Amino acid sequence: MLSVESLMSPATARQAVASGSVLLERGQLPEWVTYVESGRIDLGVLDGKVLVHQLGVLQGPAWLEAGAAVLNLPSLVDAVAEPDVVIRRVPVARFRQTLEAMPADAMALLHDVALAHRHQTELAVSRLAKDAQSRCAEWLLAHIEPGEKGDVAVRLREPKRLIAAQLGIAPETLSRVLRYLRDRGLISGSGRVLNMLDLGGLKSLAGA
Amino acid sequence: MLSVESLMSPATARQAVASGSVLLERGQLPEWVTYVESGRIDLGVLDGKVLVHQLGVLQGPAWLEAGAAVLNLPSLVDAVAEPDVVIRRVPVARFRQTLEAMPADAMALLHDVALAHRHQTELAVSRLAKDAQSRCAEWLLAHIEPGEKGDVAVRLREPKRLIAAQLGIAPETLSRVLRYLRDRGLISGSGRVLNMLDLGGLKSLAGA
DNA sequence: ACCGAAGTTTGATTTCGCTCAAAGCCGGGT
DNA sequence: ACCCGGCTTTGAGCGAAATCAAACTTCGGT
Repeated sequence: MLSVESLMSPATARQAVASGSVLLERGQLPEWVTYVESGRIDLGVLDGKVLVHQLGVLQGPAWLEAGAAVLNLPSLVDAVAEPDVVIRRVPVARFRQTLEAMPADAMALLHDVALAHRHQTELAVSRLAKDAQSRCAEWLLAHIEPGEKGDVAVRLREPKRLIAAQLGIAPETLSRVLRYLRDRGLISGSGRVLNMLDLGGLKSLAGA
Repeated sequence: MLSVESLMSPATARQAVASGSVLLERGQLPEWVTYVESGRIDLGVLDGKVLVHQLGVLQGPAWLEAGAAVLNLPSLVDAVAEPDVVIRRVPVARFRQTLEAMPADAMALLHDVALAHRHQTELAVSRLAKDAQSRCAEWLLAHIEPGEKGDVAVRLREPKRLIAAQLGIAPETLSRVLRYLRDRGLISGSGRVLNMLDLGGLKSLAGA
């Protein structure tokens, strides 16, 4: 669902960007469209150099605000790089030309944008309909991995800070919810790997 | 930015739908893609027949959840018709065939979806960064019409209920905010037409 | 092993907007 | 004219989560 490789001349240089780099600014009509090859980008509202409101996290590989480029409108969000990000940039003119010329690319991008829209809707809906606990439980259930020896585990591959951002809650809230779940005996483990002790309980929490 | 006319055989029948009709259900993989020719559709989470959480309002003409159709995934929201809605339906198979066959349509739809995404992002951002008052002030400023005799007015073309839904707040909250603005002398008029008395004041409120 | 920076936990407090409930208002239909 | 249903206003109270602040842990680097 990413492809769109032909949008870049094969030679388009990869560039590593420093952690904290601002890749996109609100209200700014960009001259480049950014493709995030790997790494994570924080999306939100920047005040000075600090993210005062976090809207979400973009996980590469993915286009950064391709929708704005398609519409030729300024971005609505600021974008800040996490550590270890590699990007490629395409001039907007070429980007749009290519879309016109290559229907397959347009379709691929249509998928991308639709998917981004879907993710956002997913967050908005669950935010309206469920409280933080339900959503955390839901997230845990969605991230279960084939445990080693029959144990049902979730491995945290990102800082909790970012997980909280994905869930649309403050890091403190995530911390509290996890403690709550631990206190009830629904999960265990205090490190990067959590054990799911009571799937039924989690499911009923998530469902509410 | 709507077009996509060729997606429907010219003969595709228009149909009026009754107020309150459920046009789309969460989790359901639809067989038809719905084009809303005119009227408004409430999007949100339905419990039985009542909207318990409102996500937004779709104003025709527009495609209803075209993104889900493109991705061939179930809708994430329920959709309920307001009074006086006229729709047309296209079988998903034809919808997707046409997109593949007609690049121009794919581009048009890309615009539509990008724009829908943008609207949602706009709401999410302003919701994160501003309180209800700021957003109402902002909304008023964005809906100023050329007043009759020099007076700066906003004409409410929808029930306040729907305006509140657009702003992502409860109707009661909108009511309170308007009273607050009236009390401060920023606006006047208690009917369907509001007069903006202090644009500067509104702007500074909106900016905060 | 030590140091510092970042990440995390915990507690105390605040707040914004929602919910629930009741009353008023307006408009359309008979 | 009247009545009824939907919309709107207003009030009271509540609650989920954010914010602020401070202690604690973890980890990478020197």
